[in-house]
Amino acid sequence: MPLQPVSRRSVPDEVFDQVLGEVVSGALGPGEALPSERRLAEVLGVSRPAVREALQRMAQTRLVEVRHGGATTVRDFRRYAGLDLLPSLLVRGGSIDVPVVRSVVEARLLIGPGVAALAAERRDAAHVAQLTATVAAYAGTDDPVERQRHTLAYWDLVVDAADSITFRLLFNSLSAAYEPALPVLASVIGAGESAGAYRVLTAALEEGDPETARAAAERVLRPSTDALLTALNTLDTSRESP
Amino acid sequence: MPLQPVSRRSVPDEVFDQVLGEVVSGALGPGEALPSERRLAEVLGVSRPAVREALQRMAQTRLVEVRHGGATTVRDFRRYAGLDLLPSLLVRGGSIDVPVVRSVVEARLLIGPGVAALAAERRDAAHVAQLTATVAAYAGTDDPVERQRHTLAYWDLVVDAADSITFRLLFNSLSAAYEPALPVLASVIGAGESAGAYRVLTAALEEGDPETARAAAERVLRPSTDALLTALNTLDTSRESP
DNA sequence: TCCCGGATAGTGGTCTGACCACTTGACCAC
DNA sequence: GTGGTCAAGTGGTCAGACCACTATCCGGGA
Repeated sequence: MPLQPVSRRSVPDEVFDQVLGEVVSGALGPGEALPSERRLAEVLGVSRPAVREALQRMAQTRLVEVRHGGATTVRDFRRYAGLDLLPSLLVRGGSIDVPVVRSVVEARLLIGPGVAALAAERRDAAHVAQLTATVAAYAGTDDPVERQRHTLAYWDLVVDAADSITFRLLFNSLSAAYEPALPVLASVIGAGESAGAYRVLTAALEEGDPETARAAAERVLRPSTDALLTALNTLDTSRESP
Repeated sequence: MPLQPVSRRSVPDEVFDQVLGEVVSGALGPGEALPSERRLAEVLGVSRPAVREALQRMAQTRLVEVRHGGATTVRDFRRYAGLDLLPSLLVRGGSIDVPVVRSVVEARLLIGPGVAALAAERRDAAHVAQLTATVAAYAGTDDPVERQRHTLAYWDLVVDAADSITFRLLFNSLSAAYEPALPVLASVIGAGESAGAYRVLTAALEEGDPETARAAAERVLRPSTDALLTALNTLDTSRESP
């Protein structure tokens, strides 16, 4: 059995997660006022600084608005929250949220080719070498989870080659959401992917033509996207009609 | 003169911004250890809870790693930070960072058409009506800043129509970065845009064909993107050779 | 009757000082 | 070397106090 680092959740972390849960679940709707810091501290049995830390982090995520002298109110996270909220929405309460995963998978398909096109314009020899090595590593294993880790590494390199800080941060945010769900998704994607498509994409990137790379990236992403979406659909309907 | 709300920066906000500046400017490189909380509190002349709040927010942004009992160390923000960091990178120290803006503008051009395609599949009559109204408002004003605000509102509606939580949060993050720079960018974009292109896009969305919408979105975004990129290039070179 | 003004209670903002829990590194015994 | 012990320094948490600000209510003046 693989040993894992013991998780030690701090008090403010715990408070943060609880309040965040109330907000994203809709138990506390936009405009509603939270209990006062003192009251929250009392109810949760923790000190006020602990509550403060949690609420300030909530404010930074634009989930609540705190006003000096006034009450702290809930904001509409769909309208104001940033992409960093995605992981919290994805795995709410232990299980994954199907519509959220669907949108992430769609976004991957829509954004990936664009990044590949940028990368084709700006890659250098070192990038190509690393990409080639990663494809080889991908082709060299049969473990689905391991293969998915290599695809993540591959796209990480593509983003590097694209040399865009915006896409880099975007990729980081999506990865942070993707990573925890990776074991679950790996089995679904399964045979949907092939090393061949990645080799074609790598060749296109080496070639340096943006449109070729864009098309190749689409051919890489399409099969696993379709596999995931159909799997999500059956998941959805099976839950709706038990 | 237009009155503005007085800005009341809290102590933890100030600390956060200072430490963040040190990190994103590279003054504190990845792996380096921050001074201890007590030391920071002493140096900055504030209390430890204030420092703590700031550092916890830094940790949430994945800019630093705090370890109980050990030192707090700087992480590589390019590798780990999420898209919510973008505004901080964009306007570092009062002036805007040209390469960062460039990447945002590129991303806009690469992502926009994809969102439009999604929106074409999922829009309903209410969306189309609102889009039409927004185009009319856009065409009805000559003030560049006002026009850009309508543009933002238009894309906000497109994202709504696309019905994707991922793109919604992504749009929120990009907007948060875009908004402060809007007055500056508005003058550059200037005549690059036309209500006509937006009308075509709206018609394509109403029609419901993804590929038509994608192409129309590209035609909407291309001119202003080109205008911005060339403006950024001259800005760049003029700064390099004074 | 209406409206304005100040009292007041309750909120978030900040500080102090203390103690606990953990990591690190040095030192020591085996 | 290996493992155990200990001290110093770090972050984690708490309690209580006071300040700054807002919302609300209520009484007096128009």
